[in-house]
Amino acid sequence: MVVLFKPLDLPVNQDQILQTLIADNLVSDPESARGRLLREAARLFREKGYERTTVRDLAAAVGIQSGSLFHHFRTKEEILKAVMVETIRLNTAVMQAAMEAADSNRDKLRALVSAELESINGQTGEAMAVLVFEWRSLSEVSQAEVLKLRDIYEALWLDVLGALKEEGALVADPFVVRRMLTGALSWTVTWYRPERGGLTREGLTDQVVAMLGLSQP
Amino acid sequence: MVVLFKPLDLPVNQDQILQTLIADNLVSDPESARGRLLREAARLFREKGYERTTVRDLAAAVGIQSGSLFHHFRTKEEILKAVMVETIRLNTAVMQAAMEAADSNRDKLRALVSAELESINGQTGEAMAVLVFEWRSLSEVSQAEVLKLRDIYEALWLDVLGALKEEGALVADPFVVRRMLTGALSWTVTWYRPERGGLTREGLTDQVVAMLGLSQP
DNA sequence: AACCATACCAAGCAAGCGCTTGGTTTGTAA
DNA sequence: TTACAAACCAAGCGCTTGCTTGGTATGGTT
Repeated sequence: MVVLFKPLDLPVNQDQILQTLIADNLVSDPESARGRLLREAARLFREKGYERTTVRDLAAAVGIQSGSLFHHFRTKEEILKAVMVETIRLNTAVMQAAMEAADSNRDKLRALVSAELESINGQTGEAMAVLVFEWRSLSEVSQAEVLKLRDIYEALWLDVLGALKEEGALVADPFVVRRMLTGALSWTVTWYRPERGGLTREGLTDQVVAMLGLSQP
Repeated sequence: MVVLFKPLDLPVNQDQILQTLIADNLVSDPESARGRLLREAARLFREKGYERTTVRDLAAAVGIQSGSLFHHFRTKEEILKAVMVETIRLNTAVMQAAMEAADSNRDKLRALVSAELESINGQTGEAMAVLVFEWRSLSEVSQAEVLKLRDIYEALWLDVLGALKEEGALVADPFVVRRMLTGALSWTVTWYRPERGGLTREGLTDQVVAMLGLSQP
């Protein structure tokens, strides 16, 4: 496979993780018909919103007829759900790897912040935005399913924050901190433009971690 | 007018501000037909999203026929825009008053955080959520109009944060901090439930301000 | 050569949508 | 009482939507 973009400065090989997940059938190959559709769907859902994106829009984006979509997915909602599920799977795996590469809890937190910023502003950014802003477009049943996957993801954060609290490095409540961070980091998608120069992702990570005011061990 | 809810522990009389704005025709009287519709619209838009809320839903919520809506508003989008515009106007006025009541820049920041938490989680909470999550449902023209109003609101924040930076109390960049706060505070709408006990709004405000790590003057 | 699953097209249906229309009720003021 | 505007109803138009249907290429397997 050809690497189409610059390698990240994360301590993990994102592409290798992706290949593993593809092999396990947990996410679609971006080069397959299904994968291409999901990428275009994420782009359109982010750009116009789920409801304003028609199945005709989706079909046109990958160059087929609207009816042909339903050969790959049974409903339009299933497409939205697939975008969300595969994104969570990929990002959970990346986060897990990033954390395992870190030694101290401090470094683990830094790795989580950095990885989440990359999730939100990098390749999977469009899908992450969909995850935040199109949540209510899922049926309640689908919401519950996706929520289960998110819980695994959230547990990673709470483990590290909880450990930092026990160490005495963190004063505030881990749950509150995680929720504040969720909001603050998600929101970067609306304003943070690293490619325009200025703040790098590492710089932004520094500011975020500094903002938490971890006291010295 | 009857006060339907407990007075707030804000250093300003929110109801008095509301009356002034109604008199100036800047926001609708909540007891008028228009005002009631806007409140129900905010509720429904928040609950189901703008696109999934039909004009028939809106009409039913106030007990009229769908066609009769268009006696009050020319389009469905105009309803969404009105919800947003009136909410910004009210909250800008409340914030301005809260700030004027504070002396130091520290206190002003605290007042802003507290007031924004109240905006998001109090009476105007549903409308504030609409402002965040239904942004893209506005036409580009309307977006630009609403953005102008938001700029006034944002200037309040940046003034205070900029002053704190000059004082040396704030280390991070005011723009970055404001954006982080926007995300973190907005996100509270998805999880913060003060009525269930636990964290009070004052307590949450403390945690937020503490999180910024303002150094002593 | 025969078969068959996969991937697609062309056409269109039923339902729901925002909004319009023509007419009726209601409140207010001369 | 008359006059008139604001508020509303009943009906439905025209369009778009998600999705279905019946049929057709394509490529691999036997």
